[in-house]
Amino acid sequence: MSQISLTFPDGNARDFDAGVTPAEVAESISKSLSKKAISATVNGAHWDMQWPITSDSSIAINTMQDDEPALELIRHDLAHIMARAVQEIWPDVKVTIGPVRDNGWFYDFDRQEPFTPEDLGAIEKRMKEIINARDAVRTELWTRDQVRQYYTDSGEPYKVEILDRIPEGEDIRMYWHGEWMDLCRGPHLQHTGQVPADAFKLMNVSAAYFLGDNTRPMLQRIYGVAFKNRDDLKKYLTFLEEAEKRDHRKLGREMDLFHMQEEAPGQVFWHPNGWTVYTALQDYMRRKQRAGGYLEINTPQVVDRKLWEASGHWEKYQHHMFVVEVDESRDGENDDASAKNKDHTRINALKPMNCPCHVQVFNQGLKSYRDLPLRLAEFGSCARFEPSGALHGIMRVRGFTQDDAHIFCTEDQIQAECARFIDFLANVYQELGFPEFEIRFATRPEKRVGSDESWDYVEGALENAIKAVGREYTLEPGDGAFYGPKLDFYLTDAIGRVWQCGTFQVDPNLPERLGASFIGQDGDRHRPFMLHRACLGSFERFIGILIENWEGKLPFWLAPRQVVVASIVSEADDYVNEVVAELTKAGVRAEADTRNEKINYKVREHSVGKVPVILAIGHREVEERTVTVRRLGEKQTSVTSLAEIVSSLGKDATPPDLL
RNA sequence: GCUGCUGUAGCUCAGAGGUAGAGCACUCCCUUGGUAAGGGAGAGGUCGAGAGUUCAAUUCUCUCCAGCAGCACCA
Repeated sequence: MSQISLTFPDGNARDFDAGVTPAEVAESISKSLSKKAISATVNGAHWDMQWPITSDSSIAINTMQDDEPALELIRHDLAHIMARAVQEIWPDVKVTIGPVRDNGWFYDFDRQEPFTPEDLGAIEKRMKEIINARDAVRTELWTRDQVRQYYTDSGEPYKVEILDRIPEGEDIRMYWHGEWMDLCRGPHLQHTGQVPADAFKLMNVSAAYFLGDNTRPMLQRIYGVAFKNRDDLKKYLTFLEEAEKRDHRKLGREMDLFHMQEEAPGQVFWHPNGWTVYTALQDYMRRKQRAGGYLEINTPQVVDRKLWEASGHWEKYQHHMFVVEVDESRDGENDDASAKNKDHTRINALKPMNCPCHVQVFNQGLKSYRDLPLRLAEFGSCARFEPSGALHGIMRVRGFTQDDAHIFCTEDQIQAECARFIDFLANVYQELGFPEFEIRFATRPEKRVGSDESWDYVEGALENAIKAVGREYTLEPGDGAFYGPKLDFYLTDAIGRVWQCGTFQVDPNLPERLGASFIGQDGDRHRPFMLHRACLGSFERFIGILIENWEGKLPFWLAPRQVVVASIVSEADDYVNEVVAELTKAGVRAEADTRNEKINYKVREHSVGKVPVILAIGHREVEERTVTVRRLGEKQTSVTSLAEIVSSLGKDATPPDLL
């Protein structure tokens, strides 16, 4: 038998018989290592302890100390153990796939009856039994026919289909423990007992299409989470609770920011508090954009279908538009608005986006190259008929307002405009409390228009722009639009969740379709490029993110109710009103609370309402013309003179761009 | 849109085939109290909408609407 040389992480090499398995290698090193080992890394590939190594290789034996392989294996093995448990309890359930995901795994089953929470408990119990049985995990390469026979005999049509999707020439491997087999490329642990029995939890069951395809049957997906130990699991469950506490729908109600109701699904009724946040944010963005060289415009809501046909949106997206049919022959007096005189009906759509309207503004008058780059911004209210199942609080809605802008420019201005936008966005995110964000660069897709040379140029311009402002990006090859590449901006919130908000997209297509042009230096007409860009995305969604990020405790300048001045005794009422008046004069949103309630009660109520500052006024303060300051989240209070607090809160109330 | 679940007072939720209950919030009264709920009284509901079964439906059945979780979708 031929010999191969295996090189260990410490640089030492040893010879073994070809076909040696990591299990044998580990055994040759020490008994304890072979017991602890969970997998190997062979030439950088994650390698099962049972797989033979046939050529000279580098090798590292992994144990539970190695986070990445450990978590991968724990979760993947749990997927198998769960599927086995399910089939042991309900033998007629059909299995499909069960990949590792985020903090755990899921497995999709086909079963007539829905799984109940009690079922999950039973499955979990059976899983623990399987783990405690310490069943050896075995694997073998099978032929395609063997596997097909096996799954045909056992009545597993989904598995047969999955088998058929494995490309010709690839190894087909079966894994099993106990009586239970699964088609799987591995690797897996050495035995089921290597899975920590107290560090996983079945979370919920929901529906998912087979292979993610909405024309295929709906399956039941059971989600589980798993970690290396019980503490990590606990930490994760605490994180979930934390996220739940921040839910903007809950906080929106508690802080009286907005509500939604049946008659207007997916649309927001902003209350005074919420609208204060909204307008503060919008005023801020308006100033930033003005300073950033944008010209603000406003365009119509109800636009004839003709424009959407011209832009190409009607063809592709009409089912996602709110269509408004109007009988224009109505006399305007005793008409029935729903009556349709087909000969005089005009079909409009509520605008789902602003771009075509912006091109209309650009198209007015003759544009010169001297006008470029022309940056047209709009807080554009859009309506999209989102599928009912997509709606989510104010995060995903049917009526929303984008902080939209379109930059009309020449090809050689793209890079500078892109760099300029990244800086703009970075500054805004910073000021709004999101110092960290990630850029994802989506490049040319398979199906596209335009020459390779122009794609080369435009992609190069974006890449250079990112470099010019000293930032990194991750590449998403093939994810661009059919007409141009784009950048998506993902910010990270206070508990580490990432949200896509900003976008920057290069579009030579729409100017073409809608006939935009400018007169160049050469006196000829040229096509401008159009750069779509948004920083917040939509105000609705961004405010949702702000609420969740700050757990409702918005920065002072954004807080809807900034200060409550609370009386302790009613003799203080006049002075309370005076303090409120002074604060109001200084630009602070202050209100008086002179209700006949104890100070404890008022403090509690306004704390729950996330008011950042409570000023308490009793006899002492009236006498000394001071206030007692209590900041949200602090138990400590401090006494300050009226003049001082007015000036310091006045400063706090100033938006970051005006400091 | 799909699968499952849910819909009872402003909010959070209990309840039962014979037309409803709690806590908080609200209104009024007492209380002027020094930093996260002072006491008392009162008012408040076509039980998501429609249809069916029944002597009787908010309760059971069906349809619709909306919400929640996930999937699919997100120009």
